[in-house]
Amino acid sequence: MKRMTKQRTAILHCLQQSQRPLSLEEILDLAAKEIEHLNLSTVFRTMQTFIEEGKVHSVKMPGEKSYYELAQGEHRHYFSCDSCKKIYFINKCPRGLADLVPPGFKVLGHSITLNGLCLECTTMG
Amino acid sequence: MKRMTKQRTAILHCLQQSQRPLSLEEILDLAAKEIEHLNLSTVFRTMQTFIEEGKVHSVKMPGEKSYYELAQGEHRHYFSCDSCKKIYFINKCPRGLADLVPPGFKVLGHSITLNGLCLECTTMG
DNA sequence: ATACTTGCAAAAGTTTTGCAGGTTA
DNA sequence: TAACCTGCAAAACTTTTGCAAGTAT
Repeated sequence: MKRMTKQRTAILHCLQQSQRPLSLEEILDLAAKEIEHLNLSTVFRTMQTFIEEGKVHSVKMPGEKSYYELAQGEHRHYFSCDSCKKIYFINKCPRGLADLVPPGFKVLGHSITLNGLCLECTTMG
Repeated sequence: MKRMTKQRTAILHCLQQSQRPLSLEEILDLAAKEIEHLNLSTVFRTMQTFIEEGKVHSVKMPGEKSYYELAQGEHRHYFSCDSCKKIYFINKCPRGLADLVPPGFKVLGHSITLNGLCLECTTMG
C-alpha cells in the first residue's frame, strides 16, 4: 500500500508546477525549499514509485541524464538545449516513421530528440 | 600531429570488422585480443581522437551508454530491437523536423530511435 | 629530441542499494 | 503495530582526467 508523505506531496507539486521535464537534481532543489533534509535517493525512489503508478513518465535523451514529467495522455517528443541543458516538450509528432524501417520489422515505438538552442539561449548568445 | 600506434590500429580494425556500433567495453574486449594490457581510457581517448578526425561517429541512444561506429557519409538513424537488443541502421531520414519546435528555437541536430521487433525476432516470435 | 600516447589510478557524474530509524495508515 | 518511507552512506557504472613512463616521427 503506497503512502502519501510530505516528501511525495512536495515532489508532486514541483512536477505539477513545471512547464518542462525536470532532472532528479532539479526536483531535489525545488522540493527542498519545502522539505528540510530532502535526499536525492528519496526523489529517485519516488520517481520509481510514481512511474509504477503511472503518474510520471521518464524522459531519456541520448547522452543526457534522465528527466521526469507528469504522465501525459499524448505522445510527446523533446527539444534539448545544447547550451542550458533544459528540456522542452514538443506536442507535434511527424508521421510515417514506420515507413523508414525495412519490410518485416515491427515498429512499436519511437523516440525523437531535437537539439539546438532554446529561445532564451538564442537571444542571449 | 596524430600518430598511428598499434593500439589505434587494433581499435580501428575492430570497428571496421563490426556490423554494428560497439561500446567502449566491447571495443576493449575485442582489441585486447591483439594488444596486451590495453586500457579503457586508451579506447576512450582514441574514440575522441577518431571523432575529431572524422573517422568515427558516436551513437547515443536514450538510456543507453555510448556506442561507436565508423563515420558514415550519410546521416543515419537507428532501430533498436526490443527482443535481441541488436541495433540496425536506417538510412532514410524524415524531413521537416525543424518545423516541430516553437519559434525562436534553433534546431542544430536531431536523433531518432525506432524500437520494436526486427525481422528475425518477428518471424521467430 | 620532442611531442604525442599509453597504462594506471583515481575523480567525477548519475543511478542504485543497504540499513537503521522514523512515519503512515 | 506492521508495513512502508526516509536520510545517510556508500556501491555500481560510465565517462573523464592527471601524471609519469613509453613511443612514434
